[in-house]
Amino acid sequence: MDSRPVTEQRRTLGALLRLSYEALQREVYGGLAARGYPEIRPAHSAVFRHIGPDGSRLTTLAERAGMTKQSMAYLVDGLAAAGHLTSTPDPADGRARIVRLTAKGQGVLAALLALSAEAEARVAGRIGERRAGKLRRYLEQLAAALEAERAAR
Amino acid sequence: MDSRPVTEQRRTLGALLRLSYEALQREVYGGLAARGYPEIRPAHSAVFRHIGPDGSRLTTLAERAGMTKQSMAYLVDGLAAAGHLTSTPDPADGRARIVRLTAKGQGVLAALLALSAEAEARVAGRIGERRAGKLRRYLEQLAAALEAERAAR
DNA sequence: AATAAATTGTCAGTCAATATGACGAAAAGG
DNA sequence: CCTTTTCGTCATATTGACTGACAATTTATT
Repeated sequence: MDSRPVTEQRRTLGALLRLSYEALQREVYGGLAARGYPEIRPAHSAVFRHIGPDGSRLTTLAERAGMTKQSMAYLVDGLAAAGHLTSTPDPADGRARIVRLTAKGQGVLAALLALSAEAEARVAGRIGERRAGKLRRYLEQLAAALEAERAAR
Repeated sequence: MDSRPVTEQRRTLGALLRLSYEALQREVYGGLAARGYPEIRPAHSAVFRHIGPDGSRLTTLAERAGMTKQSMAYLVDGLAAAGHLTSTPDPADGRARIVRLTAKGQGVLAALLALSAEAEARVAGRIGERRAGKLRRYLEQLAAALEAERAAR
């Protein structure tokens, strides 16, 4: 009935990146749910990716994640309520609090890294070890170039 | 002060895909704004990517985009209000309406495709023509494998 | 030391982009 | 005809982001 869309022939690079990204994401967060962490959502990775081993300030987390402190506070609140983080006053600065992973939170971080590695291995299974390795390398180079551009500005 | 995050050493493939995707997205939608379409947001691409040359039904669009018809209606309403789409009753089906691109909307679609091509060319400029070509090819193969898996299920 | 400026986190409110559930109107299948 | 399905809409909720304003506190400047 409905004619096919005009954009059928050749997908944009952006569309391909999005497709792959979303597939990996589904695998990782599905796996996390299967391992007993159904409450962890993709947005939470902004916290896990940026928190330091001895804890970090909210402001630091927000800066690293490239978002406002209010948005980061929203994510931290959720994770703290679920027992993945604690937020304690900084003894050296009366304004600040230090956000730390609990043992549970460290479990999530470990699972997150393991599942990401598994997902990457499945990519290798799909297109071949060699190509998957190159895919990663090219993306790393692209990321480095993008970061260099940003730094130069 | 704040120690570096644990995840510094090696980025996950997902993180690399996200980084690249978001960079391309910024380029494309920034370019769209610069060309006089600041109201077009990334979510709208779900409409432009899936609409047929002779128009499509809301339900068809939602199906193709993999979202609910309510969500698609939200996007279509916004684009229609901005003059990029029209929604006319289907003469052959009293329940349905047919969503069509206006001339303005076709301009957006053309700009979207052109800007995506430009963004891909800039990727080639960053990591080299040859690598960019391979990057695309591997992503296409990955996408094909993912779609085959989905179809097999 | 006193004051001015900057930083930290929170409160309040908004918006974008998804989702569910319920439903009337219309079409399709018997 | 009647029943079932499909199409789009209404109402409502959730998630994840944003801006602006602010009190408490620390840091910098006179």
